[in-house]
Amino acid sequence: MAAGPSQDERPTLEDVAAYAGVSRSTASRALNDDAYVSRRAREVVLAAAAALGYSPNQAARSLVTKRTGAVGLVLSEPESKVLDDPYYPAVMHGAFRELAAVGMQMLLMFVDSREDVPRTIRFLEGGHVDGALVIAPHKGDPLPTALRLLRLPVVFGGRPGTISRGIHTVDFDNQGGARMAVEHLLGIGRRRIATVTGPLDHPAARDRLTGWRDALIAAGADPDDLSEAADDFSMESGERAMQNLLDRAPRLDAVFAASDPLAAGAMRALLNGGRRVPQDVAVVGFDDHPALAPAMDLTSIHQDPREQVGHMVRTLMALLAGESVRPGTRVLPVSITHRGSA
Amino acid sequence: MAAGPSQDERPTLEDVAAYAGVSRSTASRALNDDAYVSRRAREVVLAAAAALGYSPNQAARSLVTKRTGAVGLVLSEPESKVLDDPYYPAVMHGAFRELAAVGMQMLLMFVDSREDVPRTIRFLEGGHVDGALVIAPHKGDPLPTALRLLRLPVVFGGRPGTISRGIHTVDFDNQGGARMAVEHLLGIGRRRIATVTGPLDHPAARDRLTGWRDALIAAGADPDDLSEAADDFSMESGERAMQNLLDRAPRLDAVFAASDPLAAGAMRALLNGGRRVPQDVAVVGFDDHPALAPAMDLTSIHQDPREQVGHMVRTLMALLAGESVRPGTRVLPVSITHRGSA
DNA sequence: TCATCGTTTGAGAGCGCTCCCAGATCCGGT
DNA sequence: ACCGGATCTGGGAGCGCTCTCAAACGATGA
Repeated sequence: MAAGPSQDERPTLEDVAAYAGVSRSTASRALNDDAYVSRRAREVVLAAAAALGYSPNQAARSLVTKRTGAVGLVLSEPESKVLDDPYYPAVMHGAFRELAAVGMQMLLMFVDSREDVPRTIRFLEGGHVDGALVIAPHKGDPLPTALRLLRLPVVFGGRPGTISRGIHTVDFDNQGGARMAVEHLLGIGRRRIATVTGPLDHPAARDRLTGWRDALIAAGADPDDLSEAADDFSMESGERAMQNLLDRAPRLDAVFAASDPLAAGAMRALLNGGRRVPQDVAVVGFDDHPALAPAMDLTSIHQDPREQVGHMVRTLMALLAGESVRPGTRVLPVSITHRGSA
Repeated sequence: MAAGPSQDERPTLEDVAAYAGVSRSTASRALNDDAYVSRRAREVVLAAAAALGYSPNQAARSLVTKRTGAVGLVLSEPESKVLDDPYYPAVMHGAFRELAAVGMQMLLMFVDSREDVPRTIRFLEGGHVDGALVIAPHKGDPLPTALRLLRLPVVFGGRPGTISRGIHTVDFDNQGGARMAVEHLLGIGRRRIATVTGPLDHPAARDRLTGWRDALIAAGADPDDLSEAADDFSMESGERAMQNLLDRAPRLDAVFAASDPLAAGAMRALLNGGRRVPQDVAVVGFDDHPALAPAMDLTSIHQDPREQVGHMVRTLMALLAGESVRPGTRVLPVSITHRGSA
């Protein structure tokens, strides 16, 4: 048989070099556009690569560069949340686009429960990825702590529930968003503004609660007895919480809910309790759920996951490039989207 | 310096072998539990690996086995659809779990527009993945055709818009679901049953339309003038389409919408047109959107993306194992979830 | 006791690539 | 005409692993 790649096998760098009439070294340099390659050599190699339909073997390259060209996106939330909350697809899509723009691939990993943690850690330390983007907002989550020991570049999206010092974080201004909601409700003349918070093992839920309270106190109002924590961010929990709130404070005239499904649940409870929205009780949600908020005509606090993930990727790339980035939390602004509910 | 790995470097198979006092070959065999390794050797190697915290270098392994241990999940839809439709997170999550169960990683790729196709193809043929799971439901999508030429094992989720012969597909019974919806509406006494279809370059939308028409004809009803195609699956399009329908056929008493956001839009148009749901007009949606359907109290056709993706992964694994699987479409059953709207 | 066969082991090649090094070539300055 | 430095090129080692091959090692049957 003649030399050269058989029709079934992919051409190697060696084949390209032979076709171009240069050495493997020169071919490699031309393809990776290193310095010190003559114009002519570069052209002939590129032409050869195109003619042969060459694409480099990533495994061989990784083996010597000790870089995989891939980043892990780790989502540590129970399945139900990941499936229901449109924040996650937005993050996945945004991360993919940002990573693709810098030529990196995205390995997606879900951590649904504590049982998944060891496997995830083992995988992450197995050298399959160069770094990781992590969303792990629950207080008890062992993942962030385990990650610290890994000397793998990691950037968190949203404050992790567990640790907070010495890590890189990109978060939204949850407190500011809650304040914004309350101030809007005050602005339309509401005075007895209740809140349905998310589960308080969730830093974001805590922050939203704090923002609500601060804004009320700043306005000289009394937050006592006007807050109720839901078990999770779901509609059912929102309905239950709102019912409790109505029992306790039947004269409330506005509700700030820490998520849009919670707001939807609250609206249902209000309707069942004979209140009209927004005439009797105004409602503001959080997250501006792209399907739910318009459908329910819900005023909601808007945040842009795309922007968050952009910062996360840039920070991670800086880390990978060996730049010394000072750890800390970057806080992103949020806005309010006005609709009919408030 | 002494021999052995420095504290900063990851131990190699060589290190494990030395620690265990066997050859690299034996260590490899023990770790991959090949045949012909003595009990003793296996134990001592495993202990050494544990002691050293060894994890194999995937790049080196790939280089020789010519397997990456990764599968690509390719989602070819415009960004807005991917972000809004909870089908996608369900697919991603399900695919991840199924793949993790067989020890494979998942590389996620979004194809938002035709411009992304060449890059995606180049990546897929670059040997980064062993196979691909592809969702590409649009008629004009060049991706499925390009994929054919790639001699890469591929399984489609939902009939691709472009090609259909000689490929592996796992689809839902869209026709059956539509029939189910219509039969339910007939069962509760409705006679003038309209439909808001999705964009008709979408095989699923066509199938749902066909199912609706067949069921009406089977019941002796006349589908003429009672169908209106929306531009996409969004709420706004649903509202517009419903308005047109109301203008044309003001006496309709039920609507089958090809998606839940379409149904939500239709409900809004109905309310604006002075119709009560379900008293005057009953509404059935499709997909059983986990946030939207309960919030809108919408009866909807339920499908289980998890089941679909399970079949897709199993088919792909069979392909990778070299089993000769006969190409064709596997059709999965759907069900109806009853709520207040019908 | 010796040939025989199945089991177990280590040596060594080689996957496709990058990168270090040394040699070749070309340029301007003296 | 000659030298020093920049520019360019090829040879070759080696990344960490798997897999083939042949040798070594029992145990077994004649």
